[in-house]
Amino acid sequence: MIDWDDIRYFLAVARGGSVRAAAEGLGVYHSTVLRRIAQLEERLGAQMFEKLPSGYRLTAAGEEVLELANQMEASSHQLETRVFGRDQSVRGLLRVTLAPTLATHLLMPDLADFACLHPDIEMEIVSSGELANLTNREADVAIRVVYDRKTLPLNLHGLKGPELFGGVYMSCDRLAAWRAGAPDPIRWIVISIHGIPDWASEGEVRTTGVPFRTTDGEAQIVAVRQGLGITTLPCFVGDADPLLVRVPGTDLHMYGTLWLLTQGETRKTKRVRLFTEFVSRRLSAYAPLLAGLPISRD
Amino acid sequence: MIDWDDIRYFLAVARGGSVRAAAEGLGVYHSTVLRRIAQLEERLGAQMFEKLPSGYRLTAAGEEVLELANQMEASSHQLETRVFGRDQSVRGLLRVTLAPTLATHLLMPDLADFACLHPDIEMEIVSSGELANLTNREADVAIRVVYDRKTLPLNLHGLKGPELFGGVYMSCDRLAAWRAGAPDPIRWIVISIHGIPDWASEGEVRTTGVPFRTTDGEAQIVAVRQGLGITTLPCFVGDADPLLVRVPGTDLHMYGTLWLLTQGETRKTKRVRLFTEFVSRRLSAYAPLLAGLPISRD
DNA sequence: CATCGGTGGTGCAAAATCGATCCGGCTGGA
DNA sequence: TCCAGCCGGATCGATTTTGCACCACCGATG
Repeated sequence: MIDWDDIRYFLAVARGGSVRAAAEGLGVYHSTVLRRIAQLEERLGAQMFEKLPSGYRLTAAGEEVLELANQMEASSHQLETRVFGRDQSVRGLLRVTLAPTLATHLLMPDLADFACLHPDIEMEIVSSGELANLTNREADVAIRVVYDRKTLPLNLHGLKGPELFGGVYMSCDRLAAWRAGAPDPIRWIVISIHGIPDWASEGEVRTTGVPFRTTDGEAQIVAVRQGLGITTLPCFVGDADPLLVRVPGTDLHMYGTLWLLTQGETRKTKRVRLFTEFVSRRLSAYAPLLAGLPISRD
Repeated sequence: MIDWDDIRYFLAVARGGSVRAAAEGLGVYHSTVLRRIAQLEERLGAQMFEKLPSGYRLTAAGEEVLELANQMEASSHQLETRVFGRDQSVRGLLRVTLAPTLATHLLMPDLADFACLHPDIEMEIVSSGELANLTNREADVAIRVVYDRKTLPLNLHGLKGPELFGGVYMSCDRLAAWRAGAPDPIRWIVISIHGIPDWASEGEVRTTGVPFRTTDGEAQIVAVRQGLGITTLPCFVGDADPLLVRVPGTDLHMYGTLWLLTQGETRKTKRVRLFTEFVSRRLSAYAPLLAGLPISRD
C-alpha cells in the first residue's frame, strides 16, 4: 500500500518543478522530499519524474498520476473546510427529543421562537413515546423529566431545570354538577400502563371502583375535559386548561425534575449551546407554573 | 496540514468499528492507530469518533469526513490501477483471486506451469474464502463461478469460460458396504451455511435425517472420503478423486459458469493478457471434466 | 576562468514514530 | 457468579523518519 501522504509530496514536486522548490513549499528539507518521492516510485513500481539536472519533470506516467492526485487533494481540501466549517457555523441540523406532553402543552411556542430566532438551524423534534438514545445520536438534546437523579446516564451531561409538580384534576362543569348532587359516577381516568398513583387521593369527591383506561396522554386529557372523571396531570397541563380545576381537597405531588441532557461530543457545538441556553432560560420562567403555584390568567 | 495517510487510518477505524480491528486490517499495532487518529483529530480540531468502551463510533463530524475519505480512497485506488495499467513489462507482480476449491483441486498445477513459463512474473494467489475486490486492486484477475450472469459487476471485463457441473458423491468403500447391507446410517454432509441443495436427491441410497455439518469445503471432502455419507461436490472434485463415486441414481446439476474477470485499466497490461489467455486455454481443455463427462483415468 | 545561484544526491545524528506489552474496564456467555 | 474475550489507554525501548550539513554538478555571468 502506498503512503497517501507521499501524494502530497508528489503534487508539490510536480507543481514546483524541483525537489527544492517543493521542499520549501512543504516546509521540510529537500532531502525529505527526495526520499518520499523515491519511496512513492518504488511502491508504485514506476518512475513519476525524469531526473534532469535542471529539476524534476513529470513522465507520462506521472502526468496520469497527477490527475488523480489532484482529485485526492480536492477531496482533502473539501474535508478540511467541511470539518472546520461545521464547528463554528450555526447552520445545520439540531435534533431535540422530549416527552409529547411537554412539547404540545408547554414548550412548542418556545421551540417555535427558537426556530424563528435562528432560521439557519434546521430543527427536528423527536417526540415519540419512547426515549430517544442520545448516545446513538438519535437526538442532540433531550429534555427529560427525571424522577431519580441516580437514573441519569453517566455518559451524558445534564443541566438541571425546575421541578415539576402534578395534581388531581377534573372538569369545572363536572365539579359544579357534582356539587349540585348529580348522581352520575365519577371515575378515575388512568393511563393503562401507569394505574392510579399512590399519592393521589380523591379529595372531597368519591369515585366508583372501575377506572377508565386510556393508552395515550392526549386521550386522557380529552376524557377529563369531557367530565368523565378525575385524573392526575402535571400542573402545567391542568392549571393552564381553562376547562379543568384541581379537585378540592387534593394535594400536589412532585413528578420529578426537568433536565436538559446533552452528549459529550455534540455539547460543544454552537447550535447545541444556543439551544440549551435558550430553553434553560424559558424553563426558569416557567418554574412557578411547573411547580403548580398560582398563575394569573388573562 | 493534515497527514493524508491518517485518512487511511480513519477509514480503517470507521469500517472496523474499533481501533484494534483497524490495526489488524492495516497490519500495524493498535497503539499506532490510536496515535494516528488522535493526531488527525488534533489537526482537524474536531472529534471524529466517540470513544466508547465497546469501540470507536463515528461522530456527526466523522460521518461527514467519511464521505470525503471515501472519495480520497477511490482516487488512490484509481491512481494505483492506472499506474499498474501502464506497465507493459512482463516483469512484475500479478495477483490472482479464485475460490479455494478451484485452486487446490483444479488449477494449482496450471498456475505452477504459468509461473514456470514466466519466471519474471511474481505471482500472488489470493484464495481466501471471501471474494477479493478487483476495483480495490486487491487482485488483478479473478476466476469466479458465476451463477447468474446478471450478477457480474458492470465495471469489470469478463471472459467466459466453460460451464461447471456438480453431482452427489460418496466413498467407494461405503457404497460397497451399503450394497452388502451394512446397517450404519448414511448421512448428508453439508456445509453449514449452504444446507442441502434442492436439486440433490439421494438416489438409490437412503440417508438418516440428521445431517453432518462442516464449515469448510476441505473438511467436507475429507468427511465424504471417510465414508461418513453422501454430499454434493463439483464434478472436477468428485470425479477426480479415486476414492469417490457418484451415488447411483443421482443426477448432475449445473453449478454455474466460470468467468475470468479483469479490471478496465489492468486488462491492457502484458502480464494480465498472458495470464488470461493461458488460463483460458487450460480451462477449455478442462471443459469435459468440469461438465462431468466421462474421463479416462490412468 | 572563477563565481554564484540553482539543481539532485548522500551520510550521520537527532527526533519522531512505531512495535510490543501491560493495564483496567466492559460485556456476554458459562 | 466468574471468567474469557473484547475494548481503549499508557508506557518504554527499538526503529524509522527527518533535519541538517556537505558534496558534485550544471549554466549563466562577469
